[in-house]
Amino acid sequence: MKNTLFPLLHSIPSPWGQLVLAATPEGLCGVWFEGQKHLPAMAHWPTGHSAFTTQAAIELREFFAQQRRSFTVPLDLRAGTAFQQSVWRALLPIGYGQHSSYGAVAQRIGNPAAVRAVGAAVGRNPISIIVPCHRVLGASGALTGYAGGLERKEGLLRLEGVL
Amino acid sequence: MKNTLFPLLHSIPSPWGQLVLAATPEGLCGVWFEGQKHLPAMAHWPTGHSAFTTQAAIELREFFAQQRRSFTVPLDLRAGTAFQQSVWRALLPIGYGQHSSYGAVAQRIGNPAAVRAVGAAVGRNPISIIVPCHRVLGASGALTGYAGGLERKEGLLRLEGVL
DNA sequence: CGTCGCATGTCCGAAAACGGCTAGTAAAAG
DNA sequence: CTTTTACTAGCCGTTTTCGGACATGCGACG
Repeated sequence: MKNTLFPLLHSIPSPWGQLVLAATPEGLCGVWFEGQKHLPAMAHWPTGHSAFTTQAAIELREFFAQQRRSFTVPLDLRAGTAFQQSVWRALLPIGYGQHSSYGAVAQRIGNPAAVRAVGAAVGRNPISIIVPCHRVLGASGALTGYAGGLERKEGLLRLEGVL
Repeated sequence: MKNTLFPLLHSIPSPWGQLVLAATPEGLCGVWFEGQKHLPAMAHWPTGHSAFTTQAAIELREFFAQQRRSFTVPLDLRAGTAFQQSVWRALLPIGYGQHSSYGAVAQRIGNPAAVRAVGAAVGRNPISIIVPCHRVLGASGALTGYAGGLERKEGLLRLEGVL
């Protein structure tokens, strides 16, 4: 445990506005779009670099340049309830250019009735892009929602060639 | 579970049962009696030493041996609301062998009507003994309550020669 | 086809309950 | 008469509780 009780913050550009990266000593714990919904209260969090924010910054830059299709930076998903964590982990296997549905995710976590709860949990995903919540669509294929705004969701899917 | 890292835990003996010490990188953040009220959920907190837990352990040992009357270990009171912090800080000036009342503390923090709220805040003091919440009595001098149990409050006051 | 009802976990706001109190009054001791 | 004790009504921040609202999808109806 280092000099921080709070995660470290670091900001980088993206094709859709600034991204804020956050890391604990365990791994990357946050990637948020500027002004998105459900931002945590980061007012007093320190800013700085760490191996994890640096690695994430590099991988994201490559991703935006279409020179990377998967991420290897270690993640720290300890924030969130057990249910939320199970949902977030269930998103990781959805590969680049693929897409899934809220119902399918609910099935995968063994709680097929909790479709709506899955929607709520996906919406609270703390690690945008790297935990690919943008690859989850409605059962009909509609872009139902995105904490960062539907334009960004559409942009990400277009980048991956889904649309 | 929040986006914060956890304090370090370390346990030491006292004349009234084990004490659990907790420290952040900023300072000592907790001293709790085993089994007292309002214990935080420490289940997943790591155990270990730090400069602050070590210093606190030494100073407390001396205190119990009547060879110390004030503490110098740095404190981290960031837990708690603004109101609670103001109350806890208002307890620090109450010296060894002295005592005060809930009403007096309310006066001192500039909120003379918030007597009962002060009582609640004092009861939530996270740093027993070092933040001397045991030196606060009712206006009539009665030992109104103590999160660690009235026996311990009485013991501490007796140790200091108040009773 | 539209609409409706329902299942599920979490967050958020509002409202109520709960204290580590006190000062004031009223009844009971001495 | 004083001196206790008992009870009451306000006081105020925090905690608890409760009711909706959600990044959905399926089946039952008209």
